This record gives sequence, structure tokens and C-alpha cells, in this order.
Amino acid sequence: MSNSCSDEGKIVYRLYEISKQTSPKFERCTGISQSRLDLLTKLFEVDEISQTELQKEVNIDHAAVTRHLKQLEEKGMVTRRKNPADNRFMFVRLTDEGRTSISAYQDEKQRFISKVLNGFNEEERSLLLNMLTRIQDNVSNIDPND
Amino acid sequence: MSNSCSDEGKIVYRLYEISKQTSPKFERCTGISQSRLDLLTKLFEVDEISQTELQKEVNIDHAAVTRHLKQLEEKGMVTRRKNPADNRFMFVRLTDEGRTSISAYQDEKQRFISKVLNGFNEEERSLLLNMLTRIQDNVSNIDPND
DNA sequence: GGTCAATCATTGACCCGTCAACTAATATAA
DNA sequence: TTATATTAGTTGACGGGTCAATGATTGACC
Repeated sequence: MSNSCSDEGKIVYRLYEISKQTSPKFERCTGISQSRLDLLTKLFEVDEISQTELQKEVNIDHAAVTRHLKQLEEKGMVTRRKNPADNRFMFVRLTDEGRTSISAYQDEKQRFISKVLNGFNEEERSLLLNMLTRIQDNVSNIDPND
Repeated sequence: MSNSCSDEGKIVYRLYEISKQTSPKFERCTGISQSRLDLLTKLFEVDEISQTELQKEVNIDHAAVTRHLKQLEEKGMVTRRKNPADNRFMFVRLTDEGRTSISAYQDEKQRFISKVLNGFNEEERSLLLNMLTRIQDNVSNIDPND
């Protein structure tokens, strides 16, 4: 139990370190941030989608989504239009240009991912994914008012 | 191999999700950010230390360390003084008040960590820690110019 | 039909991080 | 000893995130 306790802190700390070290490298390797590519990938999978619906698929809040999309619009990667049937909704879709440039990012991302998991065989990957999923469940069940 | 490839992306994405979901909850549960508590914990373990030496122990850059410490100084958690023997160095140390308030944070942190790893037995923890360490190694070996 | 509530998007204030430029102090070496 | 390099710390510009307040639009209900 004493070992288990001392490992506990290390695991959570390691997760924290990994994320802090991975984010900047991901961005340098692929040329885009994880969040933004995540956003674009969701857009890639659909034709047109409302911002809130998009937001629910992604780990960032409304405000950040709005700002990302405004910047992406300026860059000509996406277009936005109001839902004619309900003007509260903003529909977003990739431009053709945006759609083609994503695949380059995706390729870089795939190369990056392979490096991160270098040396892990199939069994280990599945084990790891399973554990991470359990951790994610635990985290989502944590209630700050406790 | 196809399974392995599809899992690859999920693992890295899960790591990304976990960190994004954990950080805000950690802060709400413990009342302090992971980075700041990390900084304070290092300070707790020593008597007096220079800022660069402190920075090397932590995953944040010089600028952020400076800003953290200035804020902590305003709150009365730390004191700073120049090294009389070399005025380039800024020595930092916890105040008595800072030293006592850390232990409360540490307790909350420990409770938080236990929740995150709920349901993991000792063997799993050690396996997981091992895998995460390998991933961290892989990440640190990634060269953006490649 | 008009008021009230709910929903989507936007904005502002703030926190935290990086990078790059800068200042100040010290070390080095011609 | 004086010019140059190095080192520690600070600051400004910026990117990106959250939360809370606001505005606009629509739905629901008396």
C-alpha cells in the first residue's frame, strides 16, 4: 500500500508533465495546435454543423470555439452563416481550401502519434487505452463540491 | 496492425482529454493550480533556492516562474532577496505562513489523486507508471526538425 | 399577443503559458 | 582594464483557455 500511495502521485504528475511537454511539440511538428486541429477534424467529418453542436464534441468552451472559428474564417478555412430557420444558430463548414489543407495536418499528426507510441506493441496499446479510459471516467466523476 | 493504428490516435487523444479535464477540476478541488502547487512544493522541500534553479525543477519557463513568484510574494507566501554574493541571482523562500498553508493544499491534492486512480490496484499502477514514463521518453526524443 | 424563460453566440476580464527583447550583473580574455 | 560574452531576471506581445455578463432570437404560456 505504501508503494501504491507513492506511485499515485507520480502517475498523476506524469500525466501532467506529458501533456505539458506534448502540446508545444505537437504544435511545432504539425504546424497547428491540438485544439484547433481537433476542431477542424470534427468539421471535416460533417458537412455543416452549428457551433454549439461542434463545441460539445470538443474539449473547449463556447468562448474559445467562437474565437477559433473567427480566426479560421479570416484565414479562409471555414465559412459561417446563420441558420435561416433559427437565427440563433451559426452554421459552420469547411471551405474547399480548408478541407484540402487539413489532410496535410492529419499526416503530420499521424507521424507525431507514431513517435509518441514508439515501442508499444498492440497488447500494450490496448491495455494503456483501457487504463486511460478508466482514469478519464474517474476524473469525470469527481465532484468539486465534496 | 490496423487495430494498433486506430488505437494510436485514441491514446494520444485520451491523454490530451484527460489533461484538459483534470486541470480545471484539480484547481477547483484543491483551490490552487497544478503548476503553482508544483512550484510551492519544490520550495517546501528546500530552504532557499534561486529562481533559475527552481525553474529547472518545474515544467514552466522563466517568465512564468517570475510572474508566479511575484504574485506569491504579494500574497505573503514567499519572500525574495538578491544573492548578496551575486546580484544576478534572486533567492526565494517560503514564509512561515506559506509553509503552513501548503500542507492544506497537499492534503486536498492527495484526496484528488486518490479519486483519479480509484479502482487501480498496485500492479496496475506500477504498469501504468511504467508506460507513461516510456511515453514521456518518446516525447522528449521527438525532434521538431524532422 | 405580450411577457417571461431558454438558448446560441459574442464579448470582456482574467489566468496562465510561450517567445523574444531587454536590463543588470558578472565572468572572461585580449 | 576594457571590450565582449554569459547569465539571471523582467517585461511586452501574443496565443489560448475559463467564467460571467450581455445581446439577440426564439419558445412557451397566461
